[in-house]
Amino acid sequence: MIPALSNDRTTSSQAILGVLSLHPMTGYEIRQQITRSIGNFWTESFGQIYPTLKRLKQEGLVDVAPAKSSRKVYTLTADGRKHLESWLPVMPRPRVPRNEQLLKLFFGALIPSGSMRAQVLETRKRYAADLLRYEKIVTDVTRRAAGDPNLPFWLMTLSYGRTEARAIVSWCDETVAALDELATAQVAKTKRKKVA
Amino acid sequence: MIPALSNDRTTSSQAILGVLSLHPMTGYEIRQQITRSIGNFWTESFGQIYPTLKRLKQEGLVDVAPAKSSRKVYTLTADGRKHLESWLPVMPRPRVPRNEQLLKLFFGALIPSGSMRAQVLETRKRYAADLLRYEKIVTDVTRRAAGDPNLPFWLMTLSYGRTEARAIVSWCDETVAALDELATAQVAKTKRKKVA
DNA sequence: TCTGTTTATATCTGATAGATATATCTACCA
DNA sequence: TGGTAGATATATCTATCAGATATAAACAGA
Repeated sequence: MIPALSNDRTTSSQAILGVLSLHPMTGYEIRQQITRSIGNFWTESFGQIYPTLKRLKQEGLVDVAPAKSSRKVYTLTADGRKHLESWLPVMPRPRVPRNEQLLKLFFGALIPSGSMRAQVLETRKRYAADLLRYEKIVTDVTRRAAGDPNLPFWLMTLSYGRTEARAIVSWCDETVAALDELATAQVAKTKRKKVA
Repeated sequence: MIPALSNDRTTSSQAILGVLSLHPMTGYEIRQQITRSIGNFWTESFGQIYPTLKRLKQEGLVDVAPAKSSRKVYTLTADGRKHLESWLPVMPRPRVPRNEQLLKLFFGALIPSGSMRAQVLETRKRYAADLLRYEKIVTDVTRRAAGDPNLPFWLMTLSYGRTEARAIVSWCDETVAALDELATAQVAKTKRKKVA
């Protein structure tokens, strides 16, 4: 048996080490930080954060310091940083994300085209709003984090969000048009039948 | 307590009912069908399929007929079809998919920019290949499913894949350029320091 | 002092991905 | 005829994960 590269920790633990690389935090703050900074492409729940912190402590990748009342502040250790740095360059294996919208659309012939149309329009609305939100974050973060070596990388992830949102908005427009065309074609067919 | 809309079955079960709407199948064939037809935006493992089929049988949404040897062929019942049709029009709630590539890029300042560059190039390669694959599927399925009322919907999901893949490819190009610029800027800085 | 909100830690359940165990069937070759 | 590799098929196990919930301290305002 060839031993695996021992890079077999959960991605949850890597995300936690990542935000701790910014500065020490409590578990609660880690959750907040993740939601605020990488919440557009990552999520962690308390159900993952607290058990993972316990494990990371055992492995010596983080340190804990009790603070006021029951607060526990977690700090990245040198080992933790080393671990994080060895994980970052590894190409992540591709995963197929589940897209419930597409799943429904795939079976769209089973229901009247109007309700699929409404769904796609709702999706368009959502991504159009995301697009505006991203633009705003770009100006905000560029000002607030000016000079920060992280800034260029944060802007790259924001650019991903904008590019993807723009693409989905244009797909929605195209799809609504296709659904409309389908509906009129069906009406025409019914009419021909009636005439005949 | 307001009773929920009782649309609380797992999305796995909906996906299974969906493929069974095409024609009766065994659990093994359901897996194959899902991989082949909706595998670009959905996955199901045997660990979900077999227990779910058992539950769907209990609920009367599918029927089972023993076939040759140990094969069990599952059929969608009228109730099952009705259930599927009531689920399709419901707008899915948005979920944040985990994107490990972006997670790594977000913390990219911790490592030499070269390894992030390699990763982004690898991603580009993958989506460029996907794009070609989708084009091929479009021509294939248009021929094979000509006249099928499902065809327009299948083409819409394929169009999503193509639009997204094109967007990601162009983001990769932009990001590689940004990483290169960052690298040369850093070299220039180091040189200035040396001179001083 | 009461009351609602925020902060904070922790756990539970059900859903899911991925791996594995087991057996049968089938096509092909020796 | 026998053997075997690969495909077919059912089933289960573990670790992970999302989302909800339990609990309580700190705090701000009425």
